[in-house]
Amino acid sequence: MADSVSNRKQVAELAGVSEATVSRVLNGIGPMKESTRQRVLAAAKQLNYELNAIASCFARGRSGNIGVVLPHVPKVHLFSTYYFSEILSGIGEAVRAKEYGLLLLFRDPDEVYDYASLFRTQRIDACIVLGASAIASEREGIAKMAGQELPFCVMDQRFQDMDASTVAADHVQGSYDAVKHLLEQGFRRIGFLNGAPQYSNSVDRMAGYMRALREAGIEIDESIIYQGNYSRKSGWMAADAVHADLGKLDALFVANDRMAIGLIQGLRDKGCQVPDELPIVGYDDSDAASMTEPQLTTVKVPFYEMGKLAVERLLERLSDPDGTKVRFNETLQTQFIVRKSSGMNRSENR
Amino acid sequence: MADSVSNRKQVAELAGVSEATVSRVLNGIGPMKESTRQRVLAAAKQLNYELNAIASCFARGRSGNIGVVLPHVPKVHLFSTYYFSEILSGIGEAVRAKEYGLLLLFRDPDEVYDYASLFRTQRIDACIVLGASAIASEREGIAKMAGQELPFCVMDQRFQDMDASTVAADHVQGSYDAVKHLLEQGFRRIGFLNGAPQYSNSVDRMAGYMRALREAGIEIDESIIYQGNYSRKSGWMAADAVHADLGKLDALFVANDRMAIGLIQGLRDKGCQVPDELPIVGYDDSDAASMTEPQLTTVKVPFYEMGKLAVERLLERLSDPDGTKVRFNETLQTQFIVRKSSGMNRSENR
DNA sequence: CTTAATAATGTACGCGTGTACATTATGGCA
DNA sequence: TGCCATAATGTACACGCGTACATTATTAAG
Repeated sequence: MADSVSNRKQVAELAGVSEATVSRVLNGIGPMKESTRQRVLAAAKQLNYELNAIASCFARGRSGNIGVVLPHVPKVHLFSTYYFSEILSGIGEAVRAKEYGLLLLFRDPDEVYDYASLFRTQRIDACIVLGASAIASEREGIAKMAGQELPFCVMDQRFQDMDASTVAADHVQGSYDAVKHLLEQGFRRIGFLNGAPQYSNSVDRMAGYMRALREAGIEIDESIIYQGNYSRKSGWMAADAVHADLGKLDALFVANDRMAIGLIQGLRDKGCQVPDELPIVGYDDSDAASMTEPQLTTVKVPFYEMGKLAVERLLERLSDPDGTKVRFNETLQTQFIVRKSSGMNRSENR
Repeated sequence: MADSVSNRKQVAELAGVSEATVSRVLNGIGPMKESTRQRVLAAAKQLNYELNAIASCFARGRSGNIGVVLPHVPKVHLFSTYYFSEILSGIGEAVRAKEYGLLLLFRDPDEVYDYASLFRTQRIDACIVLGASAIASEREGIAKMAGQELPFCVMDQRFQDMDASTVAADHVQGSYDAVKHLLEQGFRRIGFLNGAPQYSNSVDRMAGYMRALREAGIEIDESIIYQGNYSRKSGWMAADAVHADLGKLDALFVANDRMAIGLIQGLRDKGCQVPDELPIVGYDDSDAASMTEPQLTTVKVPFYEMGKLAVERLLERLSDPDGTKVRFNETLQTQFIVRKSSGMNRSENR
């Protein structure tokens, strides 16, 4: 009995009121007699009635869902699962607090994703794009969405000549801090293993790296700037070049922890110890950063908070009649964390 | 123009047919003239029309979403992010292939979660419960759902006296393999650091551990069975007890990689090296297993496949009229992976 | 050329809710 | 008591689609 699905009509009959009154009670709209309210609630409870979410959304013309669009390449993890799960946790928390749904969607980065369709078909009310890069297909999909004044937000990626809302971390400063730390220990020939340049945050890291060196009056030496793709394997492969250059390297800044871990493993395979022979600073402060030996000195990125903030900003704009048109660009600060890999104790180890 | 939202009526007018014909063309239902089909599709394209997903679901009486319910404890990661992201990837892949939506939901493990409400309000058509344990509140919520013949599936957790569909891995066998490997190297006094007993997969690991020892004619020594909670910290804390027991331990089996990593760090802090002084086998084959030094010998669990399978089984039953009532219980096999932590080369290191 | 079967399309309505607008009840004040 | 503002509730319909059923067009068989 209580399991069967009941509808508004039955509740209205049982409570002896009209359907509209039931609706008002359930949505807390307009003035109403407390006694009526109680009668309706009692009837609803007795019939085990709850609003039909679909019908409700349909009538309202909103889906009640926030879409989170992830890059999906089968069997390949473009992003560290840490990045992914932390941002998602933040998004999840905010979405839950606002009583929205969280719809997970996957896109093929090599195709122009039809974001607008998600809105046209009313599957989502707003969306957050994760893991976007500047490659043409990605850019085009997002540009289309931007051209239609749709409420969306790109996470940790900037596009030139495109007016899109973003939430990001200050990777220029984060990288500056990391390199500064190495400089302060007296290292001058500091190399850099960066990630793929199609991510604006790679570009930002480079900017921070360069700024720190310039400020110290050190000329950039392009021969000690290496490139990976943020994967552990790419870090492991970079070990060849880095190992060959040990003679001209005092220390190395690596653009994320995964690459740093791969690199450290690669160097170890060649008999080279970190930080004794090469101090290293990573980036992200992922779980793994404190699981490795040596534990990584790294830059903590507030992924959780970024996810949360994106949702909050988007929902603010949804409730505001013409807020959709107002773009936002939030930048959160990173935090430098000293552990073992950067070789504070290098001299004594020698 | 093309951006504005159009509806079926407009398409019907432009194509010179009835709304029903438009609907049939778009859903590919019933026989129809090819010329009509083309006219309708052309009109839809011209008007930039797409089915309104909400209205469509509403009319059909189905949400088109699969719910994935995760335990949510703020700022605490109950599960390794590896577990979480792998299963989710598998679920995401399957859901996408079947053109369903993936709705992420969070529950408080200490409260009785109202799964039935998700169905009653039509938010989801089926659901997958991740990270459930046998604590009373969890059990009660799931039991209620089971009592209503709702299409759901519990991941990697068995409940006694409850008729629920499940997808799981064979952790008895996985643990048996792990311990067997240690036995084959001649170790006899093999300890076990297990996770929390409210997870049936902890119980299963224990069963596999015991079976392997019994088969080898070794008596169970309860004093070398330790307990953590699958977190790295709990592994780190267990190092105290393990270190004190080194005299009566030949090797140690740890119920997951995270605890193994924490334990290894804890032992290292006390000056004890793995595997030289204590060979260890982990469990999960998480990313971190091959990031640590030494790399972990471990048991690979097909998380991705488990997620995928759960969705496929559920959707099969959704399309079958009375398939909802048919329970399924799938068990996937694990794979043993030898790396360095189990000390194949122990003797030569000594 | 009929006739009947089947293809192709149209008509009409229901799905459960939100809400604009209409109506009735209530209370305060002169 | 009469009047009016406001509270409280009811009426009626739209939302966009799926689909059962009715109707008309087409084809094949006799």
